[in-house]
Amino acid sequence: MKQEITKHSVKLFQEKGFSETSIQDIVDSLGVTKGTFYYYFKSKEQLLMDIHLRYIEDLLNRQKEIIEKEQNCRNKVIKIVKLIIGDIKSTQANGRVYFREMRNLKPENAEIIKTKRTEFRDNLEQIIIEGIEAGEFRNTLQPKLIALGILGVTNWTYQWMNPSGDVSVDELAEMFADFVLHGIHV
Amino acid sequence: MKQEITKHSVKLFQEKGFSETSIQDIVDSLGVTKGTFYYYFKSKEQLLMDIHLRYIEDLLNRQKEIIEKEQNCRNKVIKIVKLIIGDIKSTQANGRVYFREMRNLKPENAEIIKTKRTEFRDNLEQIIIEGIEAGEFRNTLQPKLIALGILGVTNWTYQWMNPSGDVSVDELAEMFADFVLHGIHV
Amino acid sequence: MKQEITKHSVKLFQEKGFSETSIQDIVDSLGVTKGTFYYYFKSKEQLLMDIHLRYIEDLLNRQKEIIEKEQNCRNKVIKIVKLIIGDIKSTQANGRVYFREMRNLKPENAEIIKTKRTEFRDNLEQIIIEGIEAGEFRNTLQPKLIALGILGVTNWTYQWMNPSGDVSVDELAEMFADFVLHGIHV
Amino acid sequence: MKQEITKHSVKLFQEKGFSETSIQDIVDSLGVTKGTFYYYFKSKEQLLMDIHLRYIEDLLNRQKEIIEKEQNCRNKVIKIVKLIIGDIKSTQANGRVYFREMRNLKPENAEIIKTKRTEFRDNLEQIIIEGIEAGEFRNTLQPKLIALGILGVTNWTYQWMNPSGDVSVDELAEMFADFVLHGIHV
DNA sequence: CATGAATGAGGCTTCATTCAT
DNA sequence: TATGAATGAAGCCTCATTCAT
Repeated sequence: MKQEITKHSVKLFQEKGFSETSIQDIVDSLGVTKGTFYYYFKSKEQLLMDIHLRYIEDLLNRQKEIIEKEQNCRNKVIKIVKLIIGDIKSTQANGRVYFREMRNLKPENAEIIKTKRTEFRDNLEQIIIEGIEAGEFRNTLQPKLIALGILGVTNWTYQWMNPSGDVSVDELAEMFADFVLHGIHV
Repeated sequence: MKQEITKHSVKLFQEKGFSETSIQDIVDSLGVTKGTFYYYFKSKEQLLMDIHLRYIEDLLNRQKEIIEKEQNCRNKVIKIVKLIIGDIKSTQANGRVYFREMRNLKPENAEIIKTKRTEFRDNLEQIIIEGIEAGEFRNTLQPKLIALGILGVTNWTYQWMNPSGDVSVDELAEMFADFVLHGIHV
Repeated sequence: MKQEITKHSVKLFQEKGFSETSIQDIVDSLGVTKGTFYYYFKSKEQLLMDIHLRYIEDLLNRQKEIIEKEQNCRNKVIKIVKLIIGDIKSTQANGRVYFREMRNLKPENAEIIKTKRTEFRDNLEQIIIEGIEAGEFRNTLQPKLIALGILGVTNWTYQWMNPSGDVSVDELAEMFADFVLHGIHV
Repeated sequence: MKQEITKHSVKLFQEKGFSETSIQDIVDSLGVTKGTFYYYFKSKEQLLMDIHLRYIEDLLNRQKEIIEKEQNCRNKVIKIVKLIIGDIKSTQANGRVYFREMRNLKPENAEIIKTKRTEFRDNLEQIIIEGIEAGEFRNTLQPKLIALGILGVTNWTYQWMNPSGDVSVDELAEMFADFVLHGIHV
C-alpha cells in the first residue's frame, strides 16, 4: 500500500505539481481515505522526501557501478549520459518530481538531498578531471562547469521529453552522448 | 506601482515558488494592502502570465536581433548561448520563475507561452539546420535534439547558478559556448 | 493489563490533559497497539470514568472511616484535610485528572460522579453542622459555604503542588489544618 | 468584532472547554465565517492568550490599588478575597477559562502568564508577612503556604459557583473573608 | 487609488473507533 | 488476547478574491 501510494503520488505530482496536488487527490486516485495516507506517511512532505531519496540513491548506486566498471573516462561519461536519459521512460515522472519539487522539502531534508546531489555532480567532475589528466579530454575545460553543462543537457530532458512522442530514447541518448563529446562544430 | 508589484512578486516567486507565495506576502513586501493588488491585476494567475510574457518576448526580440546581425551560424549559436546566460545576474529571478512556474498558468495562457517558447527553440533549430547546410556544423546532428541539448546547457544554469557565487558570468558563457561547439573530447 | 493502561493513562492525562492525549499516546507508552486498548475499554471516555470512579470511591471510603473513628468534629475536619492533602504524592496525577477532566465525561456519567462528589461535600458539611451544635465551631458559620471553603483550600493544592518541590506534604497538611481551624488573625 | 469574538469565545470555552470548542463553534455563535476569525486572531491559542492576559492584568491592577489604599493588612486581605469573589458574576466565564485552560498555552506564553500569576500570589504573601510583623496575624503562619491556602478558598469558587444559584455573592465574600481571618474554631 | 473587513472553499493533519485476522 | 490496516469525521488554518467605503 505504501508503494501504491508513492506510485500514484509521483504520477500526480508530475502532472500537477506537489503543491497543487492535495492529499485528497492522492487517496481518491487510489480509492482509499485520507486516514490511510497518514497511516503510512507522517506528512505530505515526508512522502516527497521518500521519493527524492529513492531517486537519488538509485542514481548514485548506478553511477558508482559505472565508474567502477568502465575503463576509460570517455566511456564513463557516455554511460552516465545514458544512465540519466536511458530510463526516462520508466522514471520520467519520478525524475520530474525530483528535478522540480525539491523546494518543497523542509530545510533539513533539502540539505540531505542537496548533499547527495552534489555527490553525484562531484563524481562526474572527477571523471572530467581524470579524463583531462589521461589526455582523453581537452585540457582547457573547467571540470566543474563542464560537469554542470553535461547535467544540463541530460536533466533538461525531463522538462520536454514526451515518452510517448516520436523521439526514441536510445537515439536521443546516442545523440546527446555524441554532442557532449564532440559538440556541434565540424 | 504595477511594475513595483511585478518586481517584488518575481523576487518572492523565485524564492518560495508561485503556489507558496500568497498575495499577502506580496503586498506586505510592498507595504500596501490586498485591494491595491487587485486594482492592478485581475488575478494572481494574470500576474504570473505578465511575468512570463515579458520574459519570453524580450528573449525572442533579442534572439531575432542576433539572427539578423550575425553572419555565420557559429556566431549565432555563440551569441544565443551568451544571451541566455549573459543576463542571468539581472534576470535570474525572472528566469527561474519562467522555467519553473509555467505549470501554474491556465491552459489557454500556457498555450500562448508554449507557442512562443517553441518559436524560440525553432529559431535555434533553424540555425543548426542552416549551419549544417553551410558546412559549419557536423551533418550527423539531428537539429531538433541538438537545439534541445543546447537549451539544456543554458537553461539548467538557472537551477544552480548563484549570482553572488564565485563563477564569473562571462567566463561561464565562454566555457559553455566552447563546450557546445567542440564538446569535451580532444 | 487493564491496570497498566489505567496507570499510564492517568500519568499522561495529568501531563497533557485528557483531550490532548490520544489513544496512540497511551498505547505507545505501553508498547502495545490500539486494538489492545479497545479490548479492555469500550471507549476513551469509559477509561476516564473508571479513573474518576476509582478516585472518588476511595476518597468516600476513607472519609467514612474517619467519620466513624474520630470522636470530635475538630479531629474529623483535621483528618479530612490531611486525607486529601496527605496522599498527594501517590495520587496527585489521579487527583489532577479528577479535578480537571470531569467535563469530558458523558452527561450520564458526569451525573454519577457529581452525585458522589456532592456526597463527599455533604458529609463534610454535616461535620460542620454537628460541630456547631456541639459548640466546637463558631455558630455564625454557614455550613455549606464553609465546607466549600475548606475544599477550596485542599483541592486547590493539586493545582500548584510540586511533589518534588521543597514543601513537605506533612508540614503542609498541618499548616492547612491549622489555617482552617483558626484562620490567620491573632 | 475582535471584542465580540473574545466575548463569545470565553462563553463557549467556559461551557465546553478550550479543546472542546472549535473555531467553527465560535464563528457560528457570531454568525460570521472562519476567515473572519483568522482576520482578527493569528491562532486559536493567541485568542486564549489574549483572554488570559486581559484577566490577570486586570486582577493585578486592582490588587495594586487595594494594596496602596488600604491601611492595615487585615483589610487588604479582606479586600483581596472580595476582589476575586466579588465580580464572579460578571467574569465567572473569564475566571473559569483562566483557572482551567492555561495548559493549552504554548510554553512561552504559559511562562508569561505564570510570571504574572506568581506576582499576584507574591503580593498576597507579602501582605501576610507584613501582617505578621505588624502583629496583626499569628506568627506561626508560613506566609507562602497561607497565601496559597487563601487563593484556594477564593479560586475554587469558580469551580462550583452557580451565578444564578441561591448563594449571594456578597454574602459569600463576607463569609469567606471571615473564614480566612478566623477559621472555624470557636 | 487604496483600504480593510469579510468570505468560503479547500488544504493538511489528528484521532477515536472498527474489524478481519 | 492482540495486531495493524483502514475509516471518516472533524479540527485548525490559509488564501484568492470581493466589495463597500
